[in-house]
Amino acid sequence: MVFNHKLTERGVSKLMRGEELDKPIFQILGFKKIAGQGGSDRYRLNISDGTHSHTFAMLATQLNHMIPDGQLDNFCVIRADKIVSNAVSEKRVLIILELTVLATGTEMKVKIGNPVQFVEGGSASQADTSHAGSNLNRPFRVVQESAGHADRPTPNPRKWDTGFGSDSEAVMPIRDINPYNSSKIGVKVRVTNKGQVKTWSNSRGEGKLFSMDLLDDSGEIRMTAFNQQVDQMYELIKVGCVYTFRNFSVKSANKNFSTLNNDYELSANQDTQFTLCTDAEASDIPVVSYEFVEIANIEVAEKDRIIDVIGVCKKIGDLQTFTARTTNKELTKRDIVLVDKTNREINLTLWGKQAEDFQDDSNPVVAVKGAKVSDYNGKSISCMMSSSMLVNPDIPEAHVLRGWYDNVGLHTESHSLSMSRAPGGTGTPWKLIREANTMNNPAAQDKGDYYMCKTTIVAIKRDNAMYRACPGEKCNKKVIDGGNGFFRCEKCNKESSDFKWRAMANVNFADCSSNVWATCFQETAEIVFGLPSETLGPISNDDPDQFDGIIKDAAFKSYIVKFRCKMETYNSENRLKHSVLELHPVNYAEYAKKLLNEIKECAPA
DNA sequence: CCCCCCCC
Repeated sequence: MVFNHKLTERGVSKLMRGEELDKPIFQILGFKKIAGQGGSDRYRLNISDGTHSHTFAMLATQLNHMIPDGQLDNFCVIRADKIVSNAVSEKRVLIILELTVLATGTEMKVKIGNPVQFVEGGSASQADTSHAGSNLNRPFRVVQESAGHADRPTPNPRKWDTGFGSDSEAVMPIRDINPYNSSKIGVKVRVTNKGQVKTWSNSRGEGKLFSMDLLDDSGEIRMTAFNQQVDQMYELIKVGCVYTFRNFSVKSANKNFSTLNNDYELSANQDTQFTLCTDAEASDIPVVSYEFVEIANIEVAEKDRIIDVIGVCKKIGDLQTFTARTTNKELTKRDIVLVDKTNREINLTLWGKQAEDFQDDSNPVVAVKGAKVSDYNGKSISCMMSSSMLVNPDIPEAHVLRGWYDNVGLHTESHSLSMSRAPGGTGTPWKLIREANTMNNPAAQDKGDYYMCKTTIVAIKRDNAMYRACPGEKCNKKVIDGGNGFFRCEKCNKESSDFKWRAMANVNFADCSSNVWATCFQETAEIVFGLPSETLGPISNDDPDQFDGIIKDAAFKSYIVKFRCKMETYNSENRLKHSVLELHPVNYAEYAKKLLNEIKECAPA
């Protein structure tokens, strides 16, 4: 169909300047319903004169019916028979009181000309920010599917929400983001995860950054902000809220490090704008997207795969702190055991603050997005910095699991993928000393064999059990007594009149199969002796009889011990060396339960 | 522009 209505030339700019026009003709490029007080909704129109478009026109309420009636639709051409124009707090508002439809949108089918958004004395972005906080800042939607335009070509049902045709209002689905199309179009997304602010320093410079995960119903993508943008954004961005982001950079994601399913990632820059959406505006953005892997299927998941898991937390392990051997960093972790309807359990390791904070022993449902599969001792999973965990999330899977566990799972034996026979499910296998202490124990040759054992102390070497150590914060090296009141640490290359007492006891442990000499360092030795090193040290030095008494008292006590057994070469001779990593008093109820389970496994069905 | 994601 050929168009035969001429739009009023420069009508938009004339009206914006306050000029009066007699029955101007415009094309409507979209409208938005604005919730008014007391149920009196208003419609805001995007009108075009073919050169400019603007969203300042309101439909008088008595004409509202024309929209649901279908008389006013997208691309229709109208004659505004009666209009009033007002300047309201520096913004011009046009109200259309009477109009005549000259051509329906169905007849028109297309936009006339190539109108650009009219901007009053400034850039589009200025116009944007000046609206902040008002309804005018809301994204616009082309009334498309709802207005009966089935005949109009809609190449993609996920078509960008180009609103009134104004680029400054447009958002696109995450799935469509790529480096070539994303300079102007924004995204409307929920922040599902926000990382800590991290600092870096390397040969290329230093700075700080944080990353967040963004989600809409088409996909997910990571955005990272650096330096100045960290200061501008970090506090304002709240996890769970929906924002529109505009003017960001798009680059390829490094697949080695990205855990989200997207080939690209976003960087905030100095032009980046973000606006918090209202609850109503946010309602079409999903809260979180999971692709849960059933626990039974983790058994065949390859190491290092990133997966989403949901399960009932059946057990909570103790909080553990240790120093990472490679980085010397002090780490805190907690293992918890998850179970799901497959009757399989798996150990999940939480780190840092998340480990400290997790104390819910009411068997909550735990959903983890982005956990990493480990193949240590069977299979286990571990949270990473980029993982997000929700406890008792309000999602259907969680409710289903809750019902299953309370009615079935609670009373059902489940099988662990993590070889968890240790109390607290730490994943370390139980062994007899004889099993571990053999010269052809392959694990001991390699990276060391770790095992749990209930043992009894049968002897402790009294000599060199206590030593004077370097007083340095991180240094525990034995100091050399200069005989002059000064003690020298060769590691720190320092002399000091000061030292600290530390324990390094050689202890003989026995179980039903064998016995073995193992070294107890500071913390475990203090448990063995039952006294702190600063008390033991002077006693060992000044009062041998009292120290002998302490040793006697320490013998013939039983503990649950975690050993490391490792092949070492000493004087070109191989020997198995045992160290004590943990030493716990025996919890007999727990231990009896473990034995009972072992008996059950041996018994014929 | 980061890229570390840990331990046993």
